[in-house]
Amino acid sequence: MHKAEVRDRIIHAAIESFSQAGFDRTKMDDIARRIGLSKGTLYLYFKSKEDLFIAISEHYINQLREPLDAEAPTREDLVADAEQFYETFRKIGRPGDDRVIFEMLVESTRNPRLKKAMHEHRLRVHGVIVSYLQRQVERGFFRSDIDIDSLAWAFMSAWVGLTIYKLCGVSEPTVKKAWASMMRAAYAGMG
Amino acid sequence: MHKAEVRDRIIHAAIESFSQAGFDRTKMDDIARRIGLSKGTLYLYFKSKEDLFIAISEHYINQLREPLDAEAPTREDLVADAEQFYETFRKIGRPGDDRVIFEMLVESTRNPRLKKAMHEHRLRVHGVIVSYLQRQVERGFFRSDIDIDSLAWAFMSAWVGLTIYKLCGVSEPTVKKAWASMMRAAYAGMG
Amino acid sequence: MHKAEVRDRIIHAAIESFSQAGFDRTKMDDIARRIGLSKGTLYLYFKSKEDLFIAISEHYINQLREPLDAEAPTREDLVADAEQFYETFRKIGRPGDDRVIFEMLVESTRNPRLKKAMHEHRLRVHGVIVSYLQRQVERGFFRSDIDIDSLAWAFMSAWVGLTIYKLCGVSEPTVKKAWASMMRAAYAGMG
Amino acid sequence: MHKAEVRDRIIHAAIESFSQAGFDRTKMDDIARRIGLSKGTLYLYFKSKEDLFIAISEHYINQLREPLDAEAPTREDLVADAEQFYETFRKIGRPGDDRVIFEMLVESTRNPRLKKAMHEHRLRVHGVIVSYLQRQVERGFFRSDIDIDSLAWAFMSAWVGLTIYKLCGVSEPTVKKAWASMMRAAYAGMG
DNA sequence: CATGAATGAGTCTTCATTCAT
DNA sequence: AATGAATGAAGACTCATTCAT
Repeated sequence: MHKAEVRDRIIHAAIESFSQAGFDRTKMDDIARRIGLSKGTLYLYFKSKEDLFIAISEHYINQLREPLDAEAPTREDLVADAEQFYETFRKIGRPGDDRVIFEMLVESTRNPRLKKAMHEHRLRVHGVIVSYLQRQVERGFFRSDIDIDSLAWAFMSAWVGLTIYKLCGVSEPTVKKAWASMMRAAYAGMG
Repeated sequence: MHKAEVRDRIIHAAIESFSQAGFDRTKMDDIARRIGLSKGTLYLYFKSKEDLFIAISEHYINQLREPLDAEAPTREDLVADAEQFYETFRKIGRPGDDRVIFEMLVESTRNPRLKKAMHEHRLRVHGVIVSYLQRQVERGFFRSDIDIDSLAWAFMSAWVGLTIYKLCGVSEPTVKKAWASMMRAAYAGMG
Repeated sequence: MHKAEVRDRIIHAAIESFSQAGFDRTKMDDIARRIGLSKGTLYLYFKSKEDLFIAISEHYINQLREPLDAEAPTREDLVADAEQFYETFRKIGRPGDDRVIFEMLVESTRNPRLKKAMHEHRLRVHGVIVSYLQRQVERGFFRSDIDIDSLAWAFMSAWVGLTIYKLCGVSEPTVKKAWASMMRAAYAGMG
Repeated sequence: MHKAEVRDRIIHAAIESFSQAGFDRTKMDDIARRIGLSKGTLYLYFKSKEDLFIAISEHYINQLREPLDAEAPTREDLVADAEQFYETFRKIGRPGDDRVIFEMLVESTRNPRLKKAMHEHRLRVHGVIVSYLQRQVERGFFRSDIDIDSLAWAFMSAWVGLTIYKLCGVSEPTVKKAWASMMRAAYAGMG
């Protein structure tokens, strides 16, 4: 079990490094020193820098979060929920997570292995949102002629975009309000 | 004039390289070879690799595109316009542009000079969208109680998110339909 | 006794490794894994990788093989014996031995300790061959004006050369026939 | 042409290094410093350490030396020639050459590309010796029932063996006399 | 005795940058 | 203006060796 613990510490140090410097500018030495280990030790746990990064990515990708399960009792609550959505999401991840996920996004545009994994993850998330919207249609909260599939992609995109904006320095409240307004408008238009 | 032309060719070669490989993995040599110049020559035009990248970024940042100027005659046309928006945008940029802009986004999270420039650009785009929405409110096409500022951010985010999804392999039609659905819903909700 | 047995198993695993990969590319880890021991354990038996190699070398060097003791009854038998020589030698060593001995040869050109040991071994073998040839001269099988000393070196060289050729992919029958032809010609010339 | 000259200097520095330390223990840095260049420069001329080594090997392999062309007027001269053979050979190569060729031999037992090249070279040398012996048979200097093919291999082996013995510290005169005695005996036996 | 986790010096290789021509 | 040879700092990765358990 000790080994698993060290592995874990490496992963967290790596997340920090990758978050701060990005994949290419992160040095194995830097990761090692963050936890008082030597460079060589990292290679006992991960075959290469890329492997370490992929391990982290898979760690995230496998955490499928489903914050959309609860049913809002009324249509108004539904809107309120959607607005809360951002807050909910934000609280789940450790600080810094967004940044690594961004790195994963960047890397995935070049690394086929990562690209595939992230695409599958995206499809799973999409599925969750689709079935959520489906339920609301069935409950009569949304019109039945909406394009659920496309809207799910749109919501996901907006989420990704806002996350990136935040990384680029757009303030948290701005981002949160943007999400809420969008949700309010869209839900109104869908109802 | 000759000098400006060479500079231009370098910039375009660099855009291609940065698009394909990202900033860190782009080699000066690669850029040079694309236009049959020697590595050394690049340094006559740009002080460093970073400088070249910043020059490209500024080149993009200064291209403020305002495709929202035309006034739709009816509310229905407005919605149709918004749906066309994606198509419009897509046609403006050369293929590959998205990718460099993504690189710029990545870099801007670390490079203060770039961060500032991109933030200013973002504010300008935001301003354009805000005044566009404003006009629609004034024309009575949108309700006057909407949070124009936040919605502008939301639209921009959705745009950025979709662009990134496209880079990650989400198909063009999917992305386009997502944008259209979102716009239709939001405009309906705002009306 | 148990200790001697483990030591022996290490030596044999090492011989295999050195044979396959050569001294420099053999990893202590590889040797250890071949016999299900841990790397650390090797160091309880041998101070260093070099020490282990030297131990192996000495193991071989001390095996002075004297297949030249039997007296051929006639001159014709002598020639036949010489032709069989190759076969005889070949059977004595385990397969793979040639390869380690080649490694020893290589190393001995750099490692003084090994160089000395191998030189002494060489002199001993030379001595055996010299006295063998001497006996044949005394029996009147070879002319008395031959340069026994030099011929002994020549035979040894030819042997070494053929062994190396075999390692380099020259076929066993080719090598064997080469030895036989050489011996037949030389013995004829010496008779 | 300047480039070819630098390339040549690198090759010679490399030959020295490989001769002294062997492939694995030769450091690119060491090669570079021998000729006052930087490590990086080597990589402008050779893709990798292995490539540099292969280049050297091919350089040697392509030098097919044919010192057997001259016809001896008498049978006695033939023997004398053969005895001189060693001397002749020795003079052709630069000092140190034997050592690299030995390294090539070692490497060729593992590197398929090198193995093939050296085998082809070996076959060419073999061909030269075979036709030399053939000529002597035709001239009536050697008996026609000798196994020319096998004898050619035997001579080559003896040569290789002596070369290696020399590298291992056997003295030059010893080696030379060994060759002469062997040749005298074999030629006598073949005549 | 045995282990195997940890080490860190050592090496190859890359590539942005410089500069003499 | 252009070249391209040369540089050397930087960084990933390896592996013999050590040592606490």
